[in-house]
Amino acid sequence: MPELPEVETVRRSLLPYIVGKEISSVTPHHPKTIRHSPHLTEALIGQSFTALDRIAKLLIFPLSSGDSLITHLKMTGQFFYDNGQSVTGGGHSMTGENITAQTKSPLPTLPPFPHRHTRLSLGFTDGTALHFNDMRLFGYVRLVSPSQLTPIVQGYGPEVGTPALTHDYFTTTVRGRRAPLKGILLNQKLMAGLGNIYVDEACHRARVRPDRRGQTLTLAEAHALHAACQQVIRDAIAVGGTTFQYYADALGRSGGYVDQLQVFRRDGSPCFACGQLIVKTKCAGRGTHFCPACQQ
DNA sequence: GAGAGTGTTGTAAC
DNA sequence: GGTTACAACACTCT
Repeated sequence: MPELPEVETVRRSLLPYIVGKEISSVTPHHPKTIRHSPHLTEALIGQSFTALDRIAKLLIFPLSSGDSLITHLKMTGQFFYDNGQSVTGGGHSMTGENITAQTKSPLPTLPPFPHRHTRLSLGFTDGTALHFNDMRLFGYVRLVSPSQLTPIVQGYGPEVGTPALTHDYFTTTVRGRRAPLKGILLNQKLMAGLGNIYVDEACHRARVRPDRRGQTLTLAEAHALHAACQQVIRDAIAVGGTTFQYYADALGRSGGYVDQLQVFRRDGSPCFACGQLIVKTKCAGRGTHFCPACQQ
């Protein structure tokens, strides 16, 4: 579920709590999460994080050793910071329904860690800890050297929401392909950061259907879609991303963009702009939502 | 209770 | 090279 705005929100929420702290314990709770780095424990003990970076949906934790820890949250990955004073009990699941606090509300109470879906725990020398939860086990935590990191970073296209995604590049890329817009915009090699939610939302803002072939777009439509992609990501970051079920930031807070969704998961409900019912189809193998009246 | 669907991405096949 | 289908997994929903 986490797309660029959600991963960026996790990064921002985690950054003040982990940089400079020395790792004193590493506890893998599931081998699949560290499948790429089976000797993670020995490599991390005694190290500290020197920063917390992000490229597209990938979180990068640079280490004092010069190597980096990289993590992908995939569908259900979460990071939680544990200040060592978590209230225990209550037994609420971390599936999101109980995480209701918005950015400016009091912090939600986190459940005791580790729990059923905690896959990796890092303890710091000051008694605090960082927990990686991942119900579906698609996510991973991997240790990479600088030479291993470079090609990974270079494999991503220009990032959506930044000046790196220029109008010319976007227009040429989209109009030069016959795949549906959905597939083009989701392709992280072409442009990085959009996921299923924000592709549908951007297409609605630009009034183009996500199943339109890229090469059928007029220049004006491509221009509108570029602007929509850039803005939807910035807007979502500004409110901490979108929470349906599994996403929360490192302190357990939900994202506020769910209140701004125009089409995603609104199938059967009237379009806010025209009243026509939002429809849902499958495009490029993904659930796809659009307004049949507003979007051409 | 069974089966379908789920926000990501890498891989294989066409 | 571009595009599409599917698998990875555990859960929720119908």
